[in-house]
Amino acid sequence: MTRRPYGLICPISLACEILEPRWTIQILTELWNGTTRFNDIRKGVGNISTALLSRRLKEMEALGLVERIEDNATGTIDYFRTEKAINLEPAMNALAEWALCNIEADIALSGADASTVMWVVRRMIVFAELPRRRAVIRFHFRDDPPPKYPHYWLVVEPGADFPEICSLDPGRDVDLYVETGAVSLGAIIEGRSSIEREKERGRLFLSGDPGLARSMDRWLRTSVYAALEGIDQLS
Amino acid sequence: MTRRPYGLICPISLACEILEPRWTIQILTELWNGTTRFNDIRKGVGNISTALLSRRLKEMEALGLVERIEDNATGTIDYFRTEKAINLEPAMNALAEWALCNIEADIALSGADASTVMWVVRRMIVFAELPRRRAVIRFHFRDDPPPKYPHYWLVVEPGADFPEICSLDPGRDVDLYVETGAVSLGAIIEGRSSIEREKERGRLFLSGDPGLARSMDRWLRTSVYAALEGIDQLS
DNA sequence: CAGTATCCGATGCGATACTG
DNA sequence: CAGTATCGCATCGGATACTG
Repeated sequence: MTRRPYGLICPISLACEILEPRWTIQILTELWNGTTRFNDIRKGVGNISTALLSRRLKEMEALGLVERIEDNATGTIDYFRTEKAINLEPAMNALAEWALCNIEADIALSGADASTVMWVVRRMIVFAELPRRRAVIRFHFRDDPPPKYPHYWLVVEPGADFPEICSLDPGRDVDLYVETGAVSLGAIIEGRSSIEREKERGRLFLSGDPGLARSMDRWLRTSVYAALEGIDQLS
Repeated sequence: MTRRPYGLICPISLACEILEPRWTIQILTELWNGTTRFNDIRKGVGNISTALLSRRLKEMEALGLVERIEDNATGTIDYFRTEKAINLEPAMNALAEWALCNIEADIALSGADASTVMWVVRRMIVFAELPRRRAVIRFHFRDDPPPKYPHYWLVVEPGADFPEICSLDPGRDVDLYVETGAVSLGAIIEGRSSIEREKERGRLFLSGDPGLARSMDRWLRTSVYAALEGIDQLS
């Protein structure tokens, strides 16, 4: 980054200089979520190019935000936030709270599409709340325009320690059908709406296994910010 | 801004999309300081071009961060933060605190030069703590390399309601001589150091009127964050 | 004072291809 | 898996000149 500095005597501007370059905060958020591997970070922040991610990580390492740890035994490389980056949590929480309470839901979620929502859903699954047996949940996004892949299958296998999500029919019997829109599901996860609310408004339909349907609010976590007062609700 | 959106279901990224465009936060800070006029904002954020400031203000107005109020009587135009922008204060405070406590002072102030420091000094003057009579304080910056204008005169006139600052000799008798460096004075204002401390370390010398020298910690305010614990001190 | 209009340059960034 | 290397463009933004 040979970005021109602001050159002000002001701690906020200093923070801006460090945090403003594109993807910096998203990378930190991803590390915060526990991701440590290059390609996982890449997917997590949404298709940043390898070249740019590589550069950013180096820059962030130079700034003391990120630590790169190479495991000589396995040859793998993990990235972690430094103390300095962890200390950003209060600021990032404040930003999240601001966005949730001050930006209207429809604007906030205007960019939501099926695939990105499902990527978030994947992270929000509470595995322990899903049945021990094999179970298949199919999400159907009825958005306009229709997404490239309108269907997603969430497959729980008894042996696995995490459910699979795929956009191509795995050819299994489906236990629970979820019919919704990307914005509605996104709003539920962000805490701007709720499963109940979206069902009432006719934007979420569950059919199939009644147990799975009833426990959806347990096996699908909502954002940690969902409990905030004053979130701008999706009408 | 046709800036490519992040496209993530994440309130932090949403905040980033709104706040990351260059100068956005600096403009908000300036409005926060009470500045309302176009050219004052311009100077306050440090020579942003008129074209860009104009565009940014429009964008921020469209985003609901800024309100533009035209006084039909006088024809003047004032800008104010909206409620939405005021609600950013906790986040901006958190960022300031982070930068002060986690970024080393020498890096934080590496861009400090005499003219920008004096611009901040101007805002930090507590007029009521200066004598009622005419008084002249001369700042001499002994930086390396020497600044374009190494001297600044702060002139208090009995009638005026605010002191003048100029970089050309007004030709008055000087009451107090302040000899220092841009980094030292910047550090004092940011609360990374103190008048006492810089005097002890030989980076600040006061000579002339003993009363003015003694009261410097009253007529020169320090940042509101100066009281924070754990600020990285300028050794 | 409060901007427009224009121009141009740097570079940030994305896309793709390729490597150990 | 974890990157490098290259390319090319869009756009962001700085400088300057000009206007009501």
